[in-house]
This record gives sequence, C-alpha cells and structure tokens, in this order.
Amino acid sequence: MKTRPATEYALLGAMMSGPMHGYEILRFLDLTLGSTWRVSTSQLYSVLKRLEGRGFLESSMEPQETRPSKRVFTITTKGRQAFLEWIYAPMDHVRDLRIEFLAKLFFMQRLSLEGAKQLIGAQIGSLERTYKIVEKKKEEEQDPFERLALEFKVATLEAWLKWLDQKAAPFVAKIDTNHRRI
Amino acid sequence: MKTRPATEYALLGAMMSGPMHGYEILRFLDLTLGSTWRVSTSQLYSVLKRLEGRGFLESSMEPQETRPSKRVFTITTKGRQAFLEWIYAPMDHVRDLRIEFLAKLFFMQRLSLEGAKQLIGAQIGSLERTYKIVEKKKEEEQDPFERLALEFKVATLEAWLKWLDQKAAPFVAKIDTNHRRI
DNA sequence: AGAATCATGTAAGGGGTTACATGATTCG
DNA sequence: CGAATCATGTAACCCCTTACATGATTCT
Repeated sequence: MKTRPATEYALLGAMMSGPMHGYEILRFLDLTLGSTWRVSTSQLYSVLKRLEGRGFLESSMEPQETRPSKRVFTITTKGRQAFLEWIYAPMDHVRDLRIEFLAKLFFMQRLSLEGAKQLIGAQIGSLERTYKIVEKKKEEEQDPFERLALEFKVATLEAWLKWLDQKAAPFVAKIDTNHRRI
Repeated sequence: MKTRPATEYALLGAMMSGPMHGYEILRFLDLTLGSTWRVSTSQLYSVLKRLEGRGFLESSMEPQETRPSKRVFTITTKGRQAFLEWIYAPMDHVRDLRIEFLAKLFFMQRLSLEGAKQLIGAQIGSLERTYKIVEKKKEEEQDPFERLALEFKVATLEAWLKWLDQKAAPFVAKIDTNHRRI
C-alpha cells in the first residue's frame, strides 16, 4: 500500500475510537496533537471528502434541533487497515520523522495499541542503518561542503536515536503498563 | 520582502556568478548541492519562468550550430537583491533549517561572500531563543505526550546548536581565510 | 451587545511531482 | 548500434494555503 499524505492518517486516527463529525475532529486534534500537527478547517473538510472518496470513510448527515446538521464520519474496514499499516511502520525518511513519528506514538497511547515498544525498536533500527551509511559516506567524502552536510545528518541522527532511547522508550513503557492495568 | 520558496533562491544563487542556461543550472546543482537539494527538470524550467515573470531574471535565446538553441538567463538587480537578503537572514523556523541553511552556507562559500561568521552567529542566536522558549514550556507542561514532543524539539535544537558551533563555524572560518588569501 | 462556539463548506491560487514529448550528437 | 549527453519544455494531477461565506447560539 502506497503511503498517503500524513494528514489523512491523523484524521483516520481520530475516528479509530468511534464516529465523529468534522468540527469534533478539528477540536480533538487541536486539543491533543495541536502543538505538533495543525489542520485548517478548509483542509479538514477536503481531506475528509477525499478519504470518503477512496473508501476509507463513510458518512451520513445527522440533523439537529437547535444546531446545523452535522455529517458524521465512520471509519471503514479498509480505513482501519490502512491506519494500522501506517502506525506500525517506522519512518524510512528522516525528514518525515519529526511530525509523523510523534503522531504515531500519540495514537498508540490514545488508542492503547500494543506493540509500541516494537515500533520504537524498528525506528531505532531504521535510523541506525541510515546512520551507518551516512557515517561511511562521511569518511570517504573529500569535499568540505559535502562533509559539512553529512555532519549535519550525523548530528541529527545521533540526537534522535538518543531521544528514542531515553525519552520515547520510557514513554511507551508507561503505555504498556497502563494497558496491562486496564 | 516576503520569503519566496527555497528553490527559487537556489536558482538565483546559481546565476549569481554569471549568466547560465537551464540545462547548465541543472548540472551545476546536481554536482554541487545535489545531495542536499534536488531539482527536477520540469520544476527547473517552471521556476525559471516564474522568476523571469517576477523580474528576478531576464532571458534571451542563443542559437547554436550543432545543438538546439539555449535560453540564457541573467540575474537582474532585483534578483541579486532578493538573493542577498535571503542569504544573510537566519532561519526562524526550525523545519526550514535542514536544507535551506546548508544551501546558504554553500553559496556563501561558492560566491566568496563575506559575513558567513555573522550568519552563523545569527542562526545560533535564533535557535537559542527558540531553545529557551521550548525549555520553559517543557518545564511547565504536565501532559506526558506534549512533554515528549517538547523533548524532541529540545534534542533537535541541542544537536543543531552543537553542529553550528563545532562544524559550521570552522567551515566558514576556512572560507574567510581563503577569502583573505584571494 | 459583541465575542466565542458550533457547524458547514467553496474558490482561487501556489507550488511541487510524475509522466510525457522531441530531437540531435557523441561516446563506448 | 545503443546509451548517455545536450537541450528544451508541456500537461495533468495532487496537496496545501488563504480567503471568503453563512448563520444560529451561548457566554461575558
């Protein structure tokens, strides 16, 4: 399955815990992922339409007495599948880690999904592979600017590996504990 | 001056050392910035058209005997101005640092521009300001996920500050030396 | 009375990606 | 003889951003 734009998964993730309407999703994301991931109203409605068009969501209008009627979206089996496939895959491209990986951890916690520890492990593995490649290139590289660029990558990878090990791993350890308590 | 998409500055930068035609720019960027910054042929020609439309470039066709004629682009005063304004400004948004800041250093070196040291200093200052804000937020934050997200930012900022100090600063020190030698 | 909240969207434009199109020349 | 190089682009599509549009209700 080709990976879809990240925003789609954020919306699918919101609906993994039950049907929701647009405005509700907006508030939910603002409150929880808000500082990490911003979705504008116009984008929200267009992405919802796209997701429905592709069969990841189904919707129905629900009239209300004092308020305008709302369109309630329910995630389909296909949508659920796509979301789970996404959440359990580590990020191959370093540039995608910043926002998307954090979102994965968020939903792991939110939905009390199992396997967060494995996800961290897989992500560490992926970054370590990249790290080795970059390190090797760096040693062979003669051009000063190219070296500087590679040093930048190395510095970033080191920092993120450390973060995964020292901050993300303890975070998901807590999730697993909570999970067992429930 | 509102900042333009980063690709435009890469192209302007290429033409700062003299008129060039499309294919030439393509090869140049591939050879030098290639590992940091990729520009596809189709994007190249459309960005060139855009830049000309906005008065940053001028072009003229140059016929050749055995080869198809080429369109040679020359940077205008307005283009030069925009480029220099761009290159001397530190990046405010952390997300833009990765590619764009490296490109600035590249052109600083390539064009033997003065003030690279100040640019590094300004960038360090900008990151340090962000760092302080994020650190403070982190201390006040109660929600574990939000804390984790802030820890990620802190880790990234620390790594990049270290890189600026230990790798980028020596790199530009060499530029300045070369500059004096010339 | 005015601001914030609830609730939906549309329209226009910007910029990037992928695929397609053309054709001569030179190198292996 | 076929692949790489030289040299130009167009067309379609995708996703995101900004701005606009509407209108009731509840809080301050």
